[in-house]
Amino acid sequence: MLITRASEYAILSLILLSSASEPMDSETLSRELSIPKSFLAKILQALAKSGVLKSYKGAKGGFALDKMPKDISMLAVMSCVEGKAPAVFECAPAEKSCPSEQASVCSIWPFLHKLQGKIDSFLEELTLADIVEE
Amino acid sequence: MLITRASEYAILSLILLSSASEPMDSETLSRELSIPKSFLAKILQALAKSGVLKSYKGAKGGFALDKMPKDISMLAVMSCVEGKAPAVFECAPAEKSCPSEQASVCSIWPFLHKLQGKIDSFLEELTLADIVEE
DNA sequence: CTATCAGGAGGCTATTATGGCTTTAGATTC
DNA sequence: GAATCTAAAGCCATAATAGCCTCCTGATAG
Repeated sequence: MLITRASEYAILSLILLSSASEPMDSETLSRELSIPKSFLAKILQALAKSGVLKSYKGAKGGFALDKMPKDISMLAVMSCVEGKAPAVFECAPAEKSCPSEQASVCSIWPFLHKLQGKIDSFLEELTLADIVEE
Repeated sequence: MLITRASEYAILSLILLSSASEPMDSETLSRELSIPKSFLAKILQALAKSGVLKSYKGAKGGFALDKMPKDISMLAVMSCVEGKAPAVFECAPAEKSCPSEQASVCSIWPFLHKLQGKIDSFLEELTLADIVEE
């Protein structure tokens, strides 16, 4: 799994941004959410890089959603903020990535992969719209 | 959220233990799963304390499931291993626990709580049986 | 009873996550 | 163009996690 505070902060920001009509700067976001600004800035940058947010420099700049809430899945948010998709275990997503040569690890791989699939579809289907819309 | 390696290791161990007919010692488990033994021991101890596993000391001792796989939810596993239930944000589970006095944080609390509920039910319904049984 | 096996508990170190700070670059306003 | 605003990007410090090692305690086998 390996889900950290970065994902928490990302979700909080997205909820707040989804109801904003114009870009919010990181200063405002960090104050409103009581989140450390310098850390939040990096998270917002990651979200912008992956296309979830759009960033605007200069006066009246800030961050705004660049997709519809229904097109922003929790899986995508976590993937870009954490740097990789949340994995139950490193070898769970793809058989080839299993780093172990031990037979017993590979014997449980099908179960891990099954679990990973269930979590992935849940996080994929869970979008920002499910949270902020009625 | 804040899910760490401890949960990963717990799940791996439970999958392996669910197909074992007798207790497995932490030495064996760590070798089979390529997981550091000393860290794994603490995780297994936590699972034993919460009643998911039962521990047996002495020769032929080790750890074994103390519940049916269908009665072991991922939420319970994570809760006991992480020390607390996985929370989207500290104030998400209960309104009273919201540490902030800022109005805007409380304005998004309903959304956080909604998200938390969706995640909780998913993890509650997802049991070891869903992973290891057909 | 004794030797051995395995869990329980604690301290210590390395790695990673978190957060702070400064500089640079791009955009806006006047 | 100058001043100002804000994101982008880097480096550094601290805090939390992951992992290692040792000793202690309880249980079993002989």
